[in-house]
Amino acid sequence: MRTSQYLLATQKETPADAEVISHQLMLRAGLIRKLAAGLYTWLPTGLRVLNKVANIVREEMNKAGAIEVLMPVVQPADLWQETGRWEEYGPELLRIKDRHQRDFVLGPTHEEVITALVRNEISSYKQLPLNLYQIQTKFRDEVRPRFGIMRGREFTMKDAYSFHLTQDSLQATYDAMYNAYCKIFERMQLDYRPVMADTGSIGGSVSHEFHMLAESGEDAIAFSNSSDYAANVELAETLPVATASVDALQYVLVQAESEEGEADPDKWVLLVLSAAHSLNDIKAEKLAGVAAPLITASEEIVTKVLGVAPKDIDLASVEVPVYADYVVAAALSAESFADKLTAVDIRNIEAGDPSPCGTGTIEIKRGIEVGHIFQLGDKYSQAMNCGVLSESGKHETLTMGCYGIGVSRVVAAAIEQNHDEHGIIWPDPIAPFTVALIPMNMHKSQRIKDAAEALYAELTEAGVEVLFDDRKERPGVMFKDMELIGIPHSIVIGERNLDEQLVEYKNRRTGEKSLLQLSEVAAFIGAL
RNA sequence: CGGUGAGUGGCGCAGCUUGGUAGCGCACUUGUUUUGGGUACAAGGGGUCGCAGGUUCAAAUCCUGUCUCACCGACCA
Repeated sequence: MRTSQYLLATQKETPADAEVISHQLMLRAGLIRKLAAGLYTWLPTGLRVLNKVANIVREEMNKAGAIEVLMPVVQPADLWQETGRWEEYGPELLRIKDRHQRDFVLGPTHEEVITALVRNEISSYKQLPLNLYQIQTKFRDEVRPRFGIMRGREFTMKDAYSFHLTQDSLQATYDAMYNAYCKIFERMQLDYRPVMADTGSIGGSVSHEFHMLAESGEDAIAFSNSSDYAANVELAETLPVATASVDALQYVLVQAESEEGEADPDKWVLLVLSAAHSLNDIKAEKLAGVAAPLITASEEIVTKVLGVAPKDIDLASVEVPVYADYVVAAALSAESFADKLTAVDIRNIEAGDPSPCGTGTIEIKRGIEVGHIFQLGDKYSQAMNCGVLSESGKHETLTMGCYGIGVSRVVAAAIEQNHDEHGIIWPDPIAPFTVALIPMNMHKSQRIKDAAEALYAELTEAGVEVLFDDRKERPGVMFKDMELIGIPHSIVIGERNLDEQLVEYKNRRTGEKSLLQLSEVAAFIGAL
């Protein structure tokens, strides 16, 4: 590609509303442009990277036995009513009407559509297991889109759905996907970690997230410093520990749940933990008798329900059920009211805690969630009556897995991990171009022009993706632009070395420079 | 949805307090200059100041309403 015939779209200045480095660099390097909140146009350079990421995902999914399909973005509401998510999903689900006033949604995910497909197409156990995936645009009307492409409302996702008759079969595919995900991120040369995760609203039991470690990550991950243990802080268990004392307690009064599972406005549950710790809402929501989502009482309500202000709470006289964090329960075990407390795990794990796996202590790092795999079970297949005839001729409901990768988010995460003060530094496998060809003052020197054109032709012929900077620009401008875009390798052709038929090679990541014979450039690049 | 802040050429900003019909840097065009790290000089093109209404002889500036955007929080892949 010649820059003179390309849309380079680089910018000197950082747009004011870009907060994180990847967002700033994506704008400056001309990868994306904002259309509206959470909606971005992919410019040519950005799209090249996005396609590289998508292709690696596609290749590894295919190798792992998944089969590609493509489902519609617009989905009929009745499918969502069938699973109950039309009511459950909330405002993040963008609902639209067609000209006949029929309800549709813009697909935030495709469990309903794929299950509807499979229940019609698959009728025998002989056709299982089946793992179908697509790489497609999703729309989620995020409460607060942020960080550019990192949390956009419209984004590219690879979503796979597998169907099985048995748990063993599901586990086998789940393991295959786990391994495929590791290969995908390894091929992209990114620093990733699989971590145990909560299943959230999608449902199911077993689940792992794949995170890119980065300062700007929105998730906190707990790692053991001496084992493989890694879990999202949302999920990571804290161990019952014997603690001599806690300096101060904090009390959180939350609404209880009625027998029918509804929030009961007249009943409350008290949660107690050390003031030094923080409440884990997800853990609290899972406690028996606690309403989910968590409804926390204001100070006035606490005073009304317990008869005293939050700061004056005396556990001995509290009349609502009390759950105490392990640390608090251990510290209070000798007290006379200890039998009123139910010791539970309700706090967030913290750096320095013993690892739940029994080995080592916990460190906390930030991560960007780029992949998530779930064992769904029969939540959707049950609701949508998706089953097959088994070997014994009985109708059996299928069990499902689902496996997502935020393809566009990977692009942003890759930049978070690979940049310096000059711009992006792409790993070779996802770089928009492999080589930048930079001629010095080509418009003043015929022999430089001839050498550059010949090398461009030779490399292109060899299948190398070259960005040939044939603009009539000063050298400094070209160097800055190519570094900003992050092309991993560059070749500089100038008068300085041409007498000896030499050109200069520079590695974007290491900064290492060397002189190459013009005639050996193609072989050198080919061997990278 | 709550809190905070911001909307002025493509980008970054000033002007607003104290109304007088818009300016700077980058980018863009042309010429000269420079020629291995965002050259210098000169001459240009481009904005009904988010939108609507009001006050006034006169509004980017004052008032009211409204829309949009960013950040923090709650929430979520």
